[in-house]
Amino acid sequence: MASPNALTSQDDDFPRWYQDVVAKAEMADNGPVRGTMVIRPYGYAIWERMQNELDARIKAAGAQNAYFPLFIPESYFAREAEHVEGFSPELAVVTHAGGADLTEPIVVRPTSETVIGEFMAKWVQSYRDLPLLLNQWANVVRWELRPRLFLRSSEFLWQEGHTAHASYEEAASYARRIHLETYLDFIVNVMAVPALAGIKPPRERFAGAINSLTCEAMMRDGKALQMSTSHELGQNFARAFGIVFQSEDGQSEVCHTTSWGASTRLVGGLIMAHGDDRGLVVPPRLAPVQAVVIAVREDNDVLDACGSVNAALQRAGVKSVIDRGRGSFGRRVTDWEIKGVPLRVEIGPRDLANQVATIVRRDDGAKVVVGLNDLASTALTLLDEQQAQLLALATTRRDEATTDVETIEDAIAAAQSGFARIEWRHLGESGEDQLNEVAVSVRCLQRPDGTTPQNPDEDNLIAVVAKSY
RNA sequence: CGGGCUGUAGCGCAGUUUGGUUAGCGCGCUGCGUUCGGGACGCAGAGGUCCCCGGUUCAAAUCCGGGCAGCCCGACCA
Repeated sequence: MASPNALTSQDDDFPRWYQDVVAKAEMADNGPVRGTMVIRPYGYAIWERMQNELDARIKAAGAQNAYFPLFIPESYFAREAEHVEGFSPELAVVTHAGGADLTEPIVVRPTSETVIGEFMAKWVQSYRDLPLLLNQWANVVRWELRPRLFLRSSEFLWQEGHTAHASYEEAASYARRIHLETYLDFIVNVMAVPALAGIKPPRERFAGAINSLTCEAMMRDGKALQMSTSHELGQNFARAFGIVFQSEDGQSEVCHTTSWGASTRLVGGLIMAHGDDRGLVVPPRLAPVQAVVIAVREDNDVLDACGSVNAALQRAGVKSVIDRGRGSFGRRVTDWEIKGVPLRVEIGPRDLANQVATIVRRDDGAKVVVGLNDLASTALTLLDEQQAQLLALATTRRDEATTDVETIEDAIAAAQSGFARIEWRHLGESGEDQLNEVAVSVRCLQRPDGTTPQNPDEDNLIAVVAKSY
């Protein structure tokens, strides 16, 4: 196969490669205000697929969608000490509106714990109102000095779930349920990314949380990316906002709340987890376009065959499109490859003469010649195989770039090109300081069997250590 | 906040040192034709507030003064 040089190669310059993919796959542009992002139709189609999959899982977990305002009174943030301290550097604040200075500044939401807390307090009266399970799809603003499209932008899109429960145990188990059944399931089984599920060490927790659960994925350059977070907020916000309920025996009790989110950063994770030197690679179950049908030569006969092949694929449930009338064959091939579409169906005069078509897989470039009658069923099989193959390959890459170590020095060395696993009790505050000094951090704590601990004080926990985005 | 750099077509840039006719190149874009099994080619076109304001001059993208915007590094923050 000829090697295209449409993109900078990953080995030459990984950040440049990332920018090239975002631009050439037509996913996003920089907005006019530094740090803002214009999400283009193809990038947004991928985000919509993520939304659909996540929304279905969120609803299956019993949460309902609602919407809370973009503008939040500044005084709300002051009510929870750690929260305000954690967020104040990145807040955008409106001080002037309607032609006049405002008496109280208004914060553009960086997250909605505070407003939602205020209304939960209003809505929750009795134990019969619990659990209260809410979610919203929204944009948030966190002012960023070093923006990167999808990974870190001053405005981004996400969902944020907020729940209130009667007991610590209920809240903790709901946060864990979202962590595993919504996020980890989506990331592994749809995105085909073998993320590690664990909890954050205390210093990496969300501002105001008592425990933060995280899914951490390895990118192809060996760095970690946090794909989702789920927080146990304890009674911190419930106390600050007066979320109290009357229990069955008539006592007044303070709720236990959770919050959890996943953002357009997932799109960045998708790019860096699977992408190769030919561009993006989108797993079939996530792909907004699963197959593209291309006429090698745009004769009427060939175009007719493309039309019926496309129709057959769609009837079989494959998200298929035809690309025609748009430049040379080679150009179209390259363009769809950069976009990461899982299957490319090529039909030319030679194929047509034999009543066959050529199917090319995006992941390994393998070509299969299939009879036109069998094409749809073969395509379905190839999509399934590719989904499994992507997860298997990413898992192998992750494991090969993960090293068990016993000293901090070895951890730092291993973190230059991947993940290091070290016993949590070997680190401590000073160990984390040493890591942080060289831009390495504890990404998550796991049990030895890879499951998610209840808290950082469990015995025998493993710290996964890496550089991160 | 400190230091450095940049602003010229949609994008990337040259031209500015040494002022001079119609501001140029690559990619992209439009039309026509030939092509088409891994980023095609030819011909013909469209597209400009040379960041802004002022000054010097017969003449300013180019020189002078002021302003604005952006980028990089550092600091700050996490």
